Amino acid sequence: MSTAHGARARARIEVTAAIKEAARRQLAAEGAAKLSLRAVARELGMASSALYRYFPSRDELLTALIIDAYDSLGEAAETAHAEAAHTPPARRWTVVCESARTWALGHPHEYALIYGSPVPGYKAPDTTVPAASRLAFLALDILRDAHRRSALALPPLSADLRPEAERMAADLAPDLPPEVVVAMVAAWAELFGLVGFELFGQFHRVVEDRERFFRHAVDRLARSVGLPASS
Amino acid sequence: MSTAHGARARARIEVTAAIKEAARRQLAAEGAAKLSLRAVARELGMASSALYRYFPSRDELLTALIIDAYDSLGEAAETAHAEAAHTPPARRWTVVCESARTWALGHPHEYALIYGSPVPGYKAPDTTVPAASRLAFLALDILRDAHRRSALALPPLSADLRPEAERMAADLAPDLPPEVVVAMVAAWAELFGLVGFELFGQFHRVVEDRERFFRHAVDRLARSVGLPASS
DNA sequence: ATTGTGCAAGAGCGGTGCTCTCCTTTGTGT
DNA sequence: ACACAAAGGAGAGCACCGCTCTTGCACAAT
Repeated sequence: MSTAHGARARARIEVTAAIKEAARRQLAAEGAAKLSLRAVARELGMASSALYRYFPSRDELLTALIIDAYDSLGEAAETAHAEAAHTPPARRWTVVCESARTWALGHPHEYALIYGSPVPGYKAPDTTVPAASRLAFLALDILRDAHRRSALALPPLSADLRPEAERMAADLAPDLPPEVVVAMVAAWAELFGLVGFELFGQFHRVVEDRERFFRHAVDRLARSVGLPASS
Repeated sequence: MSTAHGARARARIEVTAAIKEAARRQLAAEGAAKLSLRAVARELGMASSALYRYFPSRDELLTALIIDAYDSLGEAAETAHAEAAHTPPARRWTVVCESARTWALGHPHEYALIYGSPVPGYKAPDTTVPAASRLAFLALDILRDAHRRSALALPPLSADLRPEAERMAADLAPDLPPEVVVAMVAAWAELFGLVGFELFGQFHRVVEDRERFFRHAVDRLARSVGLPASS
């Protein structure tokens, strides 16, 4: 079907890829707010109106870039994790957190796109959910593994959080105790608080040796999800 | 001298305030990206070019709004803290964290302005630093008080972080042990990770009972800075 | 060979930040 | 009291933006 249409369909795929590529280049250079369809078209030597044959709106193009960014981060983390396979869970936790930070520092605008303030008026479609979840599921995998080896040491949940915690666990990881799932979600958000603060300049004149500070904070985070302190 | 100049100076102050007010209204309604000088001018019934007599650029206007936002958050937190004076530090910690979340939920666009992705090309001037620090210093006050009553229980710092930790302590709170300062800074960033995730939709279909979840996470955070668990 | 369709281009709409020029108002020094 | 300089407002205009609509061309299927 797609191959049957021949050259036409193939050209379409190629142009679509070229647009995304040019857009990603602009994104890295200037940031999402300055991503301009006209500039993309200019770079590709085509009329701005022609882009609308491929992406019905600027927001659709943004969505494509968002999914790519989540996937890029997810892949970086999964690769780092795979390279640390056969190390203890605490070590792998650190590796994954640090790979997230490294990716963010290397792709600041793409990071801002997915974990920064949402573009006003832009509503991320559910298409982005699977890509966005990769990192969280990776973290859950690590905790699952750690839990299999020896139960994670976590304080019991307060009674009023129990229902919500059980709901979350049922959704995300039915095989794990609710307190582990809750701790993981909190740590996940906190991790990106650390990364975001560093990237967005909130540590200006406060934290200088950010690498070491991050390492330390990730260690705290590991303890807060019940993993033993590393190193 | 400013009063000596009389009506002129007073008018300038009033118009400046009116511009900021209109801009803040637009900010709340549409977000920073859609803040338009022309729209502000329209609302005030003046020519867009006239605004440049008061703010040399859109970015300068943004800076003013940023400082206001930091101050608004700082004041909300300080008020909440003052109302909880004479309660134990752990309780006050919770109160301050919750006031930050409440403020953020009530002022989402202003929150995005100060803790979300920075506007590309926009460099926050050092003028914003004092306002931005209010909350951190409030948290330090609480920890200082707790520390005076009985030393906070924190694991020792790893050797390689010591120099940086001591530098941070010397800058921020020379009277507190370095590990307390480091823990506070990390918790500060993590707190806004939690708030940002909730506000920016990252908890969509993950956390439903966000109030209770946040309370729990703040409790974890309190423990991570050496405060006793509350409730 | 003709017909139908996918695609690019151009013009144009209403919007943006910002600048420059012109003109009125206002405050001050003589 | 009056002249003059400074401040502030208005308007036109520049280069840009996202997006739409119409036109014309080149290719594909029949």
